[in-house]
Amino acid sequence: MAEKDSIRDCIVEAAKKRFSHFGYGKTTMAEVASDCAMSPGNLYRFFPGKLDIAEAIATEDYSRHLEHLRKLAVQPGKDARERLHDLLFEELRRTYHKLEKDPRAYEMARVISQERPKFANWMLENERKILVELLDEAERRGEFKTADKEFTAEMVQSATMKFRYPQLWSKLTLPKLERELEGVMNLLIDGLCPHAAERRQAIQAAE
Amino acid sequence: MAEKDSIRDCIVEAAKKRFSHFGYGKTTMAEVASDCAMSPGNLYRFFPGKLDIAEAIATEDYSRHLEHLRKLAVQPGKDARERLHDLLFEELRRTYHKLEKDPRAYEMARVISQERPKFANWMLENERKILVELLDEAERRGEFKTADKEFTAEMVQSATMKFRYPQLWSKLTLPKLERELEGVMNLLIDGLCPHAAERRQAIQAAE
DNA sequence: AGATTGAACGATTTGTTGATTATTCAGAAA
DNA sequence: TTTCTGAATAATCAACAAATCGTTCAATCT
Repeated sequence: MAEKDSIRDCIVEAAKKRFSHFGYGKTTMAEVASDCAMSPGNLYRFFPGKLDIAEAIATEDYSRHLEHLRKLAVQPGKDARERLHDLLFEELRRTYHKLEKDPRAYEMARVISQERPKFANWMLENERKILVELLDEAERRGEFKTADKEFTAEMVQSATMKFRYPQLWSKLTLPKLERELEGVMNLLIDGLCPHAAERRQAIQAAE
Repeated sequence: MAEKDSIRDCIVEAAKKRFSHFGYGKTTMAEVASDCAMSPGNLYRFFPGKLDIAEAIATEDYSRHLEHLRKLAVQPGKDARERLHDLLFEELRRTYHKLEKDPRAYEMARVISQERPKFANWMLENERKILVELLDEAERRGEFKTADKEFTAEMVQSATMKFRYPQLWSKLTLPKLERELEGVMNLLIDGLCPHAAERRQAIQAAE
């Protein structure tokens, strides 16, 4: 079985190289197979299809990212607002960076979420769990107060949806997107209610 | 000049019928021209191109919608929360309805915002103006309090972006979308801050 | 003159063909 | 038996041709 795993790894590694070099579309199964010194047909004993290889790669990469997010969500020295800020900004920056600097990775992400909506959904769920952790901790410290944290996390994701879909960015620069995310976040935290605004002003005056 | 206008109207009417019957793509300029008993070439004395006819139709229709929205935004008997609710829900329902019941109109809207980003932008601006009116009136009554209303309106639009793009709905039903919009709206109004939540509870207890 | 036409032009779309490629599976190799 | 191969298959893609359609404009009409 260890043998099987190492062959699997070989396939993933070869595909990773090819995908990031030539792109998902321009990589053929025959090429990946020959990189691992096997026939194309044999690949299918290890993966159901080409897309599943891409998914394995994406999952691995995304898991690392998720760990990073989790750390941001529970930073000890920062208050809930700052932690939420770090979390949301990190996601925006990652997406923007992939789009700008790594078109191959972006192509892969696009194909996967197109063909496998379940995968995109799984990512959202994972991030929602982290948001719930953040909200839990924030309530414990008396910073935020929400009735249903699972639902609230869903609403935060809904309200920041725009920052996850480059198609909606219409050539906005990263600084502009960041300013906008900052604004939405402040609205989500403080709301439109007067006392929140007063509190915000009091804090700013104190600084 | 009155003559010119009536010819223009004839073109718009003919195109409106054809577009809503067969769709924008399946309607030819020659057909519209023959409906108005003129040659295709003559159309171009009244409109720069096919897309401009569609834009004229969309503008007319959208202006009516905008008037409706404006009324909702300033309803005398309702508080700011209710008026914002009515405004956002009306837009969601209109979009959903177009998508479900009127694929021709949806096709037209899609083509226009694709080919004429300026037009989509103009619509957003108009709705933003209405939002600003709403925020102004709300501040006057001491309901909401925001520093920069233009910016706040932009942020409200940003946070409710998801409900404007059916591509992001992934087969969600209207009731589910409405529940989600309701949640986002509550978050925007009350925020995550504790006093807002307390106030909400106090109000609910009083009812 | 100004208004209108409709043939001509070029861009876009549609349809078709051939090649490429993902996937399968009967059989060979281990 | 289990593991693997590679030719066969079917789906997808690319390239090209044909047709369609938006748009223009020289010629015609009023």
